[in-house]
Amino acid sequence: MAGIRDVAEQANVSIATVSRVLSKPETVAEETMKKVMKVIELLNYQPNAAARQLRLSETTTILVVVPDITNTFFSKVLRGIESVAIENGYQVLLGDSANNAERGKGYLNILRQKKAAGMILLTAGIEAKIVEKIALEYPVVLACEYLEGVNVPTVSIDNVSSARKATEYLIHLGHKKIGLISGPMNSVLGRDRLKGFYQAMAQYNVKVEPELVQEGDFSYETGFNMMLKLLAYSQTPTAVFAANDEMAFGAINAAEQKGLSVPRDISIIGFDDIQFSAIFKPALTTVAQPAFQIGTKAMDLLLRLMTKQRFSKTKTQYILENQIITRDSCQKLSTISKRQM
Amino acid sequence: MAGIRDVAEQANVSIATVSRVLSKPETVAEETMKKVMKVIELLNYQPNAAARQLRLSETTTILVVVPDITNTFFSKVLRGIESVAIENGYQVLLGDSANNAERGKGYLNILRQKKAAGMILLTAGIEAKIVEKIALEYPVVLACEYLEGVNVPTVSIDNVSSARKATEYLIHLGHKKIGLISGPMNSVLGRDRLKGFYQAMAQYNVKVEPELVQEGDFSYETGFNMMLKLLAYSQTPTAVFAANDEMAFGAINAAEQKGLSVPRDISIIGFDDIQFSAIFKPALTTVAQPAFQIGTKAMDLLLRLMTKQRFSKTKTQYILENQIITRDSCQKLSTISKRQM
DNA sequence: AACCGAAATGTATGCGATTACAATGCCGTT
DNA sequence: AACGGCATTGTAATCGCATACATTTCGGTT
Repeated sequence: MAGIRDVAEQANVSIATVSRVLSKPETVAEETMKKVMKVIELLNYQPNAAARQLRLSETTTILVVVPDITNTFFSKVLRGIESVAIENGYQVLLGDSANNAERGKGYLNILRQKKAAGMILLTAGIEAKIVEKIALEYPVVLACEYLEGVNVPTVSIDNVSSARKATEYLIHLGHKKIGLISGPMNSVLGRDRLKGFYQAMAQYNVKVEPELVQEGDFSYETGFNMMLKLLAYSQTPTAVFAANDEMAFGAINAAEQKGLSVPRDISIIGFDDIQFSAIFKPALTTVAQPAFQIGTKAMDLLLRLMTKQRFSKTKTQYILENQIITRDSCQKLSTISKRQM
Repeated sequence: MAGIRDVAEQANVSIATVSRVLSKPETVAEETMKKVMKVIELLNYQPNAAARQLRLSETTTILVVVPDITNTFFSKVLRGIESVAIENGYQVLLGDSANNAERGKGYLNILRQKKAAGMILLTAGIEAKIVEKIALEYPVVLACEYLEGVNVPTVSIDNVSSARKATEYLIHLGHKKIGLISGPMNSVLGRDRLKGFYQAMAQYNVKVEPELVQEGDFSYETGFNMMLKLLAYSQTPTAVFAANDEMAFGAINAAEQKGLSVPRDISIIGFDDIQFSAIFKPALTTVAQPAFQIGTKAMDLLLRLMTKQRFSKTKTQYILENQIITRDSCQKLSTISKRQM
């Protein structure tokens, strides 16, 4: 309620002095300083953000667009983002695109309205072209999803090589009949992990059975259903790579419902290492994404971008390392299972 | 980049007319309207939020302070909030207090700076007195946690009666040796659920063994450890009420590690019904909180508050209904177990 | 004593929008 | 032809703050 004018009056100085006390303390006399500070505290004065922003044409808010805040992977990234944002005096405006592209686009106006100084996209629901255009005008960084051919600063893991690693792991365990429950093909994430799967299979000369590759949408339900599908084929797999953990849970529960034991009868590996993966039984072997670090790194990048005048000129791609977390859902191909081949 | 002035020039009208096209279309001639609209689209013009806010002294941003965005319960509430916020043209500024009271207080300045028009608190990390004071000046609603004696609009479930229901459920199944893994005693949530537990036990004349009541902190780890503690006593419980689902998972895993089978040897009931409760094995019997609705209701309340001039004058408490979701982690006290008594 | 320069403070402008009020133009009516 | 009134548009003030520039003050130098 109290404005700078009130403070000025009560302290018997001009508003300029009050302003200086807050932003350039070294230019005001010590005595005046004290006097003004006292009044500021007394009135609980906080400079009006809108006025300040209008005058300086800069805001300390950034926008983060998330596909699904309910997913712990994203919320961890978000936490990473927020943690360095706060440290640097920024607030984060949340945009849950709810996997809805239209709604995602709407958030772009936030930038145009100057309600946010920059944006971090955790979603790829927005078309590459649009993102690229926006990135020319405003500081934008992509996290989690790498958009091919888009010249926008990105921090992510290498989904292709990670998926390759996961598949290799299964191959090294002796599996030959390996199934894949992929992510949706309209997402880069889904396609990249598929690609990695094929690469590994090709590299080790393991034949890919087309029926053993099923497309899911990253949800528990599709994991469950696709696993049922896989098990319906005559040549059932001895191992399955699920493109994220939630689908892996679905797959495991489906297998057990069909009377199979994981990992004795069938090995299953996931992707993400969400919080629940260690709690689940069997504890899920999975590829761990460094979610929190993705967040902090992304925010670091954005901060750097925001202090420059030209954005996305420098091609910056940060690829974070990830690793396989070995737990209980995979094991060497047993002789018994081998018989089934 | 483009301002109202640019639009005005290109369209050959005054800035007042441009402004009117956007806010009072009925007062401008149809022809002018079209002309201006064309330029607006051409330039991709969006009114500067700061300028608008300064002039009108109203913003379409609200602040939500969450104790832990990583917890799916809170993120669901948040989603509920965001969903009705967006519908009404509001954006949500996220504050993750990370269970840190100091950081929580910092968010109050956001209100003073007029960066947000109102606030929803999902956390109770801030002292009741401070909350009450803030609520006098700004629209504030409390969600999830009911602060006793605080005259601030609140939407929540009745934690006491819900905990009573959960305990009753165990009693009706024939259990007599019932353990409790409570939430932290410095939170209302924790205390209320404890209270409900005692009420039910008293009502049915079941004796509460003091060693069978252990305090956790809502984390998986404490659930696990406290369960180990419970099982270390000579009189082990045949049923345990864990004050939230994560602790219930810990409790189940601890019990199984000790060679017990859930629910055959011991029944366990949780609280919250988070996403994984249905996926976990055994599927968790739990008290479901209508998280999404808590969010939508809270935002509804806040919207109403924001359009009024006096806040928290009317004592509004919304208590949402919750219900026990019966799944596989509880069963009737078997004769075998009874022998142990 | 006169003057200079540095330090401290004040005055006044503008950021980009909204809107009260003024001005303009056009119409029909007398 | 003059005028009143309505519809439309323009002019200018304003929101709260930051800051360039002007002004004042004061100590030191000659």
